[in-house]
Amino acid sequence: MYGVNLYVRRKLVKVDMEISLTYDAGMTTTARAPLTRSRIVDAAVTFADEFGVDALSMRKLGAVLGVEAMSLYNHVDNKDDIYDGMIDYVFTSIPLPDPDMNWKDSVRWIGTAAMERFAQHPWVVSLLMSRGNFGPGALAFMDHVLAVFIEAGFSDEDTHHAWQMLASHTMGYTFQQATNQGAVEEKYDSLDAQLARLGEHFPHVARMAPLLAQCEFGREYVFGLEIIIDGLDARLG
Amino acid sequence: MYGVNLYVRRKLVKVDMEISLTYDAGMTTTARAPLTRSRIVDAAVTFADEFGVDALSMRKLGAVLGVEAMSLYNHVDNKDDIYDGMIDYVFTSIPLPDPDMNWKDSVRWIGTAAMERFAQHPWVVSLLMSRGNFGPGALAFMDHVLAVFIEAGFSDEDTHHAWQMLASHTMGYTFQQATNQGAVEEKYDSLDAQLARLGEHFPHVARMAPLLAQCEFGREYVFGLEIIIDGLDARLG
DNA sequence: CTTGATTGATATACGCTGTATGCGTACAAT
DNA sequence: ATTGTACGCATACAGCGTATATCAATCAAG
Repeated sequence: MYGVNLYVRRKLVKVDMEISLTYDAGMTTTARAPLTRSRIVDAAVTFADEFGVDALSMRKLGAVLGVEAMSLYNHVDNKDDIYDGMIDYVFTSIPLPDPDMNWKDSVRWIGTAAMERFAQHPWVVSLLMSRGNFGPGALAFMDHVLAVFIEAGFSDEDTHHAWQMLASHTMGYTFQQATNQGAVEEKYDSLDAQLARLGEHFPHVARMAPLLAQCEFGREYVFGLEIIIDGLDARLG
Repeated sequence: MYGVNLYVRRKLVKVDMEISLTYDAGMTTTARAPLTRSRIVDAAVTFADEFGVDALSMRKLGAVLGVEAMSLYNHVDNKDDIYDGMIDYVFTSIPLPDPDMNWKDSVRWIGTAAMERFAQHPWVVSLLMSRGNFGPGALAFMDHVLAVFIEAGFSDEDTHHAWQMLASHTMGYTFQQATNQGAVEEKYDSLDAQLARLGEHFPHVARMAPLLAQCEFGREYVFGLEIIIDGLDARLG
């Protein structure tokens, strides 16, 4: 048993984990699985899912893998490299639509699938924001999306427009979803009191707050997606 | 003269600054301007504009203000509080349209004005992403935008949709603008070589890359904005 | 089978971070 | 004149990313 203290958002979370470092008496080989970049990235993803990406550190990640922090550097350039791997991990996990699907359905599929994955790993968006890096997984995803528009007959310029709109819409909604979760979770106790105080200075916000708090982001996302699809369709005809 | 070593993105930047701490011989009072939360936030904003938000630390910020790091805590809860202040600073600086303006022009105004401010302080979006906090400045901005839609005759639900779309679109484009700047700046030397290698695996990306690199984000943003406005207008009629 | 090279885990250390704590001084109120 | 409060400062601590050096295990070549 190996204890690690994780300070997560000012709350101490004690994590005890079993280390698989079992020196079978007399044996000279260690029984633990070999360290690889992919294993490191996987561990980082599940760690970030559980404790948030801010709580991720090389030492904690090493502890999770039953290894010292510096051992990670034999398989990974640095922490940013791990971040890049995490981003790529998520992009690679987005299921892509059947190539025969018409472009509108393809866009619907891709958008909602990406939204789902991003929602599952809320840290991707903020990671993307601060890193601004496109690894092979993200590039493959982007390539597929661009292909959909190009093969639908869009001009290069309009394909570009379409990509940017789709990307903005998807990332923006993912962000709002993440934000909203946090806001509701954090202030749920005194919500009524806060609403009252809010209404004094920001009446329109207060009026919208209940709608915002209970909104179903999947539906919201699709609403905007349809407007975008319609707008793009008008460019085709 | 007071020397501070700032490690900014692994490059040592030496900052020499005049400290106004002048003990006039015999006098007991210090001559420097009093520290306030607003002065701290202002300094943080200009620092982040120059060196990036990641390079911001309490000690450096103190040095800029001619003060020790811990002195800041007399006026600010913690570093997150400073971040919140920075976000609010930007939102407060967005110029709002004339209340008599029709809703479409108001949206155009607000959108482009916000885009401009965000582009001026590229760190806001990533800060918003990781903090997900709405301070008074952001709330006032939001209130004004919601008022535009409500007074234009949108239902509460559609107002909500409109806000979410506008916010997503704006933040998404700001992000892409920031990302693109970084990407171009970083890899400019070997761009052709990279493009060739790119084309092998990601033909569509390679085809779009020049368009993406030279794109004018202001125009791009407005293109999408018009689609959104049209889509929302259809809900009104 | 021995030897030399290579691989990868570890230990230590450095400079940096946010911030808790305690101290001292300056000014306002009594 | 005294006391309370505000605020700048110095010190200290735990944690961070990671450079460097060391050491054990694996494997190729003789």
